[in-house]
Amino acid sequence: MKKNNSTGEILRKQREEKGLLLRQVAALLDVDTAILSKIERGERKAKKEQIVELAKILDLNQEDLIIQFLSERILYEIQDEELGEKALKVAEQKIKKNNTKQIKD
Amino acid sequence: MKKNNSTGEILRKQREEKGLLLRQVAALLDVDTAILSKIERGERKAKKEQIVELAKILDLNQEDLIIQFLSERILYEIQDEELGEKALKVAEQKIKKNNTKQIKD
DNA sequence: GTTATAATTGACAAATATTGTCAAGTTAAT
DNA sequence: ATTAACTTGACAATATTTGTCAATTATAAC
Repeated sequence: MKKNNSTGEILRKQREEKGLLLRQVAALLDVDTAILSKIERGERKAKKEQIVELAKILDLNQEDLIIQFLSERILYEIQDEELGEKALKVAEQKIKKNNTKQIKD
Repeated sequence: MKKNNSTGEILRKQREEKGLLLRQVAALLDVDTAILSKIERGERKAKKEQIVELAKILDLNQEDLIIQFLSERILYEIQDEELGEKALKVAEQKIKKNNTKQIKD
C-alpha cells in the first residue's frame, strides 16, 4: 500500500499511468527532459507555473497538486531548523488572526 | 496595547529601549545602516545569521526571535497563495508523520 | 553482445532573487 | 539654518534557482 508522498512521485506515477514518456511531457512543459526527470525524483523543485501546467498535461487535480507543492516549499524553507515546527504553528496563528481581521473589511 | 507582531517591530522596540542608534547596531551587525533600517521596517528580510547576531546584540531571546523570523519566511513563501493555509496544514502533518517515524530509529 | 530507446547524471550557463553599498533626501530637534 | 538620525531609491555584488547539453547508465529487443 504505497502512498504518494511527494509531488514528484505523484507526477511520475500519473505520467506512467498515462503511458507518456519523459520526453513527451517535457516537450509540452517546454523544458529539457533532464529537468523533468529531476523534478519527478525530487532532486529539483518545480516552479509553480510548471506545477499548474503539469496538472493540466497529466489530468491531475490542480488544487491538490498545488497544495502538495506549496507544502514542500514550506518544508524546504525550514529544513534543518530545529524550531521549524514551532515556526509553522506561529505562521498558522498569524494567518488565522489575519483571517478574522478581514471580517471587518 | 500594542503588540510586537513582526520581527522588525521587535528589533526596533528593543533597540530603542536600549538607547542604541541604528548606526551603532548596524556597525556591530556589519551592514550598512540602510539595511538595518529596512529590516526594522519590514522592507527587507534579514538573513538568519543576522537574526542570531541581533538577538545577541540586543539581548533578545534567541529562540523566540528565530521562530518569529522563520514564521515570516514561511508566510512570505505562501503570500498571495489562495491555498497557502491548506498547504501549511499539510506541511505540519508531514512533519508530524516524520516525527513519529523517527521513533523507530 | 550489439543496438536502440528512455532515463539519469553532472558540469556548466543563463536567469532571477537576495543582499549590500552609496549618495541624496527626510524628519525632528535645537 | 545646522546637525544628527533615519529613510529612500538606484544600482552593484552575491547567491540561488533554473536551464542546457553531453556523457553515462539502464532496460529491453534482437
